[in-house]
Amino acid sequence: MAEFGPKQRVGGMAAPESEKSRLDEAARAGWLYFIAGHTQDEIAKLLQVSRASAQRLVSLCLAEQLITFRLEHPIAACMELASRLKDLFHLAYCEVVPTDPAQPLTAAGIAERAANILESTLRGDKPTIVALGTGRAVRAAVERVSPIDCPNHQIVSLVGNISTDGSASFFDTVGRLADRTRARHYPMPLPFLMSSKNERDQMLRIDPIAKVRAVAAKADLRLVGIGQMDQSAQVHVDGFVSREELFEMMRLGAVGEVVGWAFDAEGRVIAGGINDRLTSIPLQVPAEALTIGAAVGRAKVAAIRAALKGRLINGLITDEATAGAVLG
Amino acid sequence: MAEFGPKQRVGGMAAPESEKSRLDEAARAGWLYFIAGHTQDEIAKLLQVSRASAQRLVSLCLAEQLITFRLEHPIAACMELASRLKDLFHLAYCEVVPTDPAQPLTAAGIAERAANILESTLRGDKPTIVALGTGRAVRAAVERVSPIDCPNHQIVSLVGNISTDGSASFFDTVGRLADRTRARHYPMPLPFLMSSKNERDQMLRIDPIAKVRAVAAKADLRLVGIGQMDQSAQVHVDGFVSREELFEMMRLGAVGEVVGWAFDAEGRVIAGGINDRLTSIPLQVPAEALTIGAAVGRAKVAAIRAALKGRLINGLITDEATAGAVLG
DNA sequence: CAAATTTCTGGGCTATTGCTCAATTGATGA
DNA sequence: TCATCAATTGAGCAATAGCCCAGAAATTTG
Repeated sequence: MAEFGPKQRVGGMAAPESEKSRLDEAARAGWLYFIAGHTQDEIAKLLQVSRASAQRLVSLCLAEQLITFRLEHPIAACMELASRLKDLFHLAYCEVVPTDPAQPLTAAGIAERAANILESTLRGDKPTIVALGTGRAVRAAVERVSPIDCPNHQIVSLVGNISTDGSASFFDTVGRLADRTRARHYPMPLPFLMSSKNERDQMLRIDPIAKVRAVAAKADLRLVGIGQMDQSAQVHVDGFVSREELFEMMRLGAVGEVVGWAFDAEGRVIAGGINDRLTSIPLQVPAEALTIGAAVGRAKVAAIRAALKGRLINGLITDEATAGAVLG
Repeated sequence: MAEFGPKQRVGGMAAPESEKSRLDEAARAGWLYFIAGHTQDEIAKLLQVSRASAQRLVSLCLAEQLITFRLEHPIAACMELASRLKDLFHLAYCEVVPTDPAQPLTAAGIAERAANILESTLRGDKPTIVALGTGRAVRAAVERVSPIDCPNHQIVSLVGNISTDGSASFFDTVGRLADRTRARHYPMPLPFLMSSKNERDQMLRIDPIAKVRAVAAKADLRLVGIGQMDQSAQVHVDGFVSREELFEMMRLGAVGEVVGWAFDAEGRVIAGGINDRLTSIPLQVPAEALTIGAAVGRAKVAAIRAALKGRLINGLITDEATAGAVLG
């Protein structure tokens, strides 16, 4: 677009000036609209232009960032973090709740949110399959779901809930949720880990198990916890994984786990180690059904970041402090 | 409204909590609306409430000042000042233009605005009587009115425009404006001051003069300058008022003048002095027809403030620096 | 524990806003 | 000077927001 000097100069002189007075008017209009609270009609009369032009000026004021909004509330930071996480990791869902300064590790806030999602999903008319994973937050969420009658939905476990000692009760989140909702439910009557890959593979071929797995694979909503793989890993603390097994996974690069599947810092599910003997439903990579991870705490930051990177989850519920750490 | 302790306590426990979560939601809604740019419908879905409730939350966010608007533009300060002046002095009209840092005393900005008002008034269909006073700003405004054909309107002078030496041209703003608009016009063929009260009163009884005065008294819009009454008073500089007369008025408390009528710091028109010999159209106190004063400059602050206090004008055009000084 | 009162919710209506399109205006170049 | 082009304008319409009212839920009172 080569142009003559004079032309450019004229443009250069004229445009900024008209531009400037236009921005002045836009600022005026914006002030009258947002601060004085006038309607665009009134502004049009005050500025002696048509209403359409007044609307354009208000738009311009916004587009040129002449006016900015400032939200004086703790929630604002949470919304901001959620928005950034959503953009950065292409999440379908993201919620950041304020961190309780008194108990920074409490799952109460995120459990509340997760319970909210569960409830609204279960209240829907459309028959839905809800799959539940491991994690304190998931258990707490289930406890907070208020009893509703929704027999059209199905609830299925993503993870074997027979502990090494055979007790199932504490980890039977599926059962707890089904109690409250009277939905059809499919617990996973399997140990978390089998003793060998072969044994695992055999187990999974058993018909009732295969059926549960088929239901789980079709789940519309997966709600899972995200565990870190360090010495205080929940899977170890709860006795599902021995110290040696844990160390082995850490050697293989594991930083976190979702329903038992250990993954490295890039979010790649690790081949080998206990993953070979795990009975949990496989992860979709990248996640297709809405798969919401719920986790808080400094210790889980690396695990959360990896799970997001690897697209093991496409939804996240966390708190402000954790979200900030994941991003920062 | 004496109430039982327990009641209050219960209320005291419940209200703040629900209040808090309600404000949280309001903040969320406000964020989504103003910052993320969602519609209220979308917000309703996101927050799992009806659209009506979403609207309430957004309103609440505004009402509770959770969100504030900030206009990053020099105009913002002007709008703010204008708004405060308007409220404080019950003005029907107020405009504050940015101060040109290069020429803080230039009347260009306010003349532009005043010209704007004149033009839009004269462009109107309704037959209107426009009365013009003294002052640089008024003259400059007239010069900036673009030629339009509006024979339905009338233009009248508020002040005698025969100078002591008999020349009228420079101060004949009425004639200049009439040239550009072809409106009927009524100059005031009188000296600014007569030599005595008696002579003035006789003069005003002359039929053609009385007729002009009758038209002027019915003016729909009065555009006047505001002069300070100090040693550099325009009425003195222009030779209408002698040094002695000026000092006399200052002794009587004069701080300013509008179309020659000197008034004190409270905006009361002074009885006696040159006011007795003035041929100008009397001021309406308080102003009823739209009476717009146009003035800028540090020196005029006291005069402007007084004119506003005394309701000698109900409209004001000034610049940012002057407006700030008037308020401060 | 039931009745009364207050507060809150969502439907539906109206005002306001955002946007598209045709027409006009003003600028540019032959 | 006139034709051409881009920018801007205002009318009209569809989407959005604001608000009132009846009904529901929660809370308080007797």
